[in-house]
Amino acid sequence: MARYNAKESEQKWQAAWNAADSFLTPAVSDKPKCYVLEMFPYPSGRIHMGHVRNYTMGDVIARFRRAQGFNVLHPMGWDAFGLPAENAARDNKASGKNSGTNPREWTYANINAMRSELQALGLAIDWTREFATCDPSYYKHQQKLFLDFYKDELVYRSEADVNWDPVDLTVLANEQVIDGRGWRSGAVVERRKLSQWFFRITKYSDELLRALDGLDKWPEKVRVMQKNWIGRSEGLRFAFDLSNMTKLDVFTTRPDTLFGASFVAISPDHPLTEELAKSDEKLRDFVAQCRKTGTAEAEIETAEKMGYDTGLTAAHPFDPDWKLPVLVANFVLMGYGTGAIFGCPAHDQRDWDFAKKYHLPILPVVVPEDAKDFDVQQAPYVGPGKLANSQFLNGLDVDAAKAEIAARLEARGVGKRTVNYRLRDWLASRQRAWGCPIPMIHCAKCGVVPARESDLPIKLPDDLDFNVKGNPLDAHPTFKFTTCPSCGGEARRETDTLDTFVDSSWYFARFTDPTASDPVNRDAVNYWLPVDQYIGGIEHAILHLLYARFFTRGMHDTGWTKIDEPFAALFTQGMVCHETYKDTSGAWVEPAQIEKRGEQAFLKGTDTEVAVGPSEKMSKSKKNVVAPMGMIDVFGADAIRWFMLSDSPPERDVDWSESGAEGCWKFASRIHRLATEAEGLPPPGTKIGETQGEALALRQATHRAIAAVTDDLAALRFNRAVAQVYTLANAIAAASAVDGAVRREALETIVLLCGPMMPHLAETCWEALGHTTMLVDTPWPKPDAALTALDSVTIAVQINGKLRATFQTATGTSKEETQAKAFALDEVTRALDGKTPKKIIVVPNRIVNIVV
RNA sequence: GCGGGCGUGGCGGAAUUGGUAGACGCACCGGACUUAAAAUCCGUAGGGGCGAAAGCCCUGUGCCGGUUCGAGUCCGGCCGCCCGCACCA
Repeated sequence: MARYNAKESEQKWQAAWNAADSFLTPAVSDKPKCYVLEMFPYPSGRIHMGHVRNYTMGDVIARFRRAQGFNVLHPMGWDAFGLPAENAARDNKASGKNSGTNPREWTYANINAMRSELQALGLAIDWTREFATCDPSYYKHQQKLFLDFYKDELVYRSEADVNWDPVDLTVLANEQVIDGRGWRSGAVVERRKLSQWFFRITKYSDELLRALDGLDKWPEKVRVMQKNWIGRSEGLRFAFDLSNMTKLDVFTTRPDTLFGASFVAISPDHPLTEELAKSDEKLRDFVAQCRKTGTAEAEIETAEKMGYDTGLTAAHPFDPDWKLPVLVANFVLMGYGTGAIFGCPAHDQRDWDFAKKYHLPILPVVVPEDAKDFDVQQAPYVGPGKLANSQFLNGLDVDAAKAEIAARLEARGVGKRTVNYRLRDWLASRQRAWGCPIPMIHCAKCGVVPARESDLPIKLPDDLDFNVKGNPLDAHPTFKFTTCPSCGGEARRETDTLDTFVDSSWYFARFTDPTASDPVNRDAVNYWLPVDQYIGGIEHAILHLLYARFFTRGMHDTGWTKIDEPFAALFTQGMVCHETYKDTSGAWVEPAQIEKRGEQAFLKGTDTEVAVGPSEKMSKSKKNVVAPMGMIDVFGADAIRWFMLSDSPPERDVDWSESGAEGCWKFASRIHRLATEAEGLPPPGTKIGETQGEALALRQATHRAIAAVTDDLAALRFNRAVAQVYTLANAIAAASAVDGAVRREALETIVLLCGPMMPHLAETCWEALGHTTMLVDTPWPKPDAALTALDSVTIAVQINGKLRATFQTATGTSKEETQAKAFALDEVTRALDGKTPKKIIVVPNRIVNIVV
């Protein structure tokens, strides 16, 4: 019998699926829908193993749900704007080769290369819906949405302190600054005051937070991360009267400790600090010193608290004669609350540290129930307790005191209970050329004016010069010169482009009808959204996933959809890892150049030993990358898909191993042999009569496999589904004497169960089993309850909780009979050794435990 | 410091949610087929001990304790690892 020819089979079936267009291209219908989506890729040029894992998982779900009768949408596109294309264009020019290359050509060439690689995986994707975010036919609608958001005041322009990445030469959103460094470049960001475009994501702070509770099919971890990022805290805002006759707003979550205040501190970046610094050189030096401290974790941890006495005082709100010193303190952040606090050292660690250093009073005002060992001079006390030394608050507990003091300050009109959020508005403009142009116009007379909708798309010019300093779009000879839509006078186009995270904030909505003349077709978007299963990496826990949630709300409020949340279920898959190798000089070595002999690794074909390092995420810098296409060439797409699903639970990291992939290929071949070497099978559809013995056992194994695989795939437990298929394969092999319709049922079942995971192999086997319609048009099998039910069970007999014997009995055997059977066993008699049981526990169908 | 997760054979991992720990796979070993190898098929296997053998006994899910007839699973206390956030008032 011919051995399985993966290459031939893959080509054949990929063509057949594409030809059967109803299989891949769903329409809005009455059928229950299932929208399966994986995070779309950046077109870097080559797919990597991470893509293979991600898209295989999505494909399994899409194929499985389709077989179950759902109307399945499974599209693919390209997150195609971004810096690598600009860098490539510049590098090309600099090196003199292909001076004509521009980001557009580079990007579309990459897309073409990657598309064919993805297609080689046999993904059941509706390619008729494909688009790239750099297509003017896509970003035209993004510009329209931007204008709608602007009208609804979800977009605004403002001057603010922003994060400037000195390497990528652009501003960044807060979410894109990690440990004080740009998320792409790794450069330490600088603070600059610039006029920029913002999305008013903070309008939805509360909604975005609350709705997290409803996202019960999201990983807890992601929800917690978003919760922390939004950072809601309830407190009180109130004003101190300062000795210079001005007022100073502070925010606190502990107003109850106001009578323990011993100082007021303001941020080095506070406007008052700036004002005072104008006439105070020492303060200027102090501020400069504060700014030297980085924002990186380690630095913050070790940073000394520093303060500078402004000489001003603040009057205590409940005792005008009580004057608190006003200091500039490096630990007070301008970006949170009001940038000013009052310090209560007795009940706050930071304030305590600060007070100790500058010898400020430490006044206890909250006393715990159990007051022994209570000494705020030794350590601050932050727990619950009763108020003391606090006038009208004395004797109240913390919560009551908070309410009381807030009420009094509110009554006097100097305070207000407020909810403060850590979340800032999304800074979305970028000083880069390869992005979606912001459809705004600056007119000297009229100010900022939206572009006319009839002028959309505002297209990127093709002839950008990437060797200029700064933004090539700004340096373009004609792009920015236009007329004002309002007064008709000369005006200048906005030359900033949108953060590429805007592009990915609504692409899933566009997929529901990518040809719509509006941003979305309302019928389609309301039918298909939310995405029923979204799959991607955990690295987007905050960035993309939060922005997309915001954008969905914005589109809802501008009338485009009825949807609040874009992704009903989220799955974050683990990374693909590989061992790392270093040669004697310490340079990284690629796996392809390695030869393993036992535990040791050598340079291929030599006796030069190579040091084997820990398994880490595949990355170019460590050279531990294995190219998927090479592996598909050797083992076939199905074996690689199977490998990605086997063994490791999908949310955990997986170690790539060639021997593992080879094992998968062997299993694929085994299935092929089972299906093609079966002789004398009755034709498809032959009825099965009464069965017993081995035949019945095989039927039971078959139907139990159906039930188990169905459950496991529905729950995304791919590794368990794989194990169930192996178990069935072993059962079929063991029942070699069983033939006829029962064998056909078992073989057809294993092929159908493999369908979502190894689709080409499954089609080939399905055809070999005599079917004339494709497997992808075949409904998912249903388990027969009579066969999945256990007719007999193994009962464990324990004596004092230790296993002593087992026996078989019919399912549902009564307690009494089960007990009698247990005591009839020789092993039990021997183990009891004449002792009388004190107690006997019988759990029907499970165990008998005899206590002596 | 705060939050989330994890800890089971040589390895990846299962375990009906309190009921026979180690399913399934990888690697290893033994056997069959073969002139031979590959491929394939069959088989053993947590660790330790006794036995010629069938078998029997002890021990075992990071550590210590608890609840229970019974704990990988529940509770308390430790230890270790991974991830996220962090001077957030």
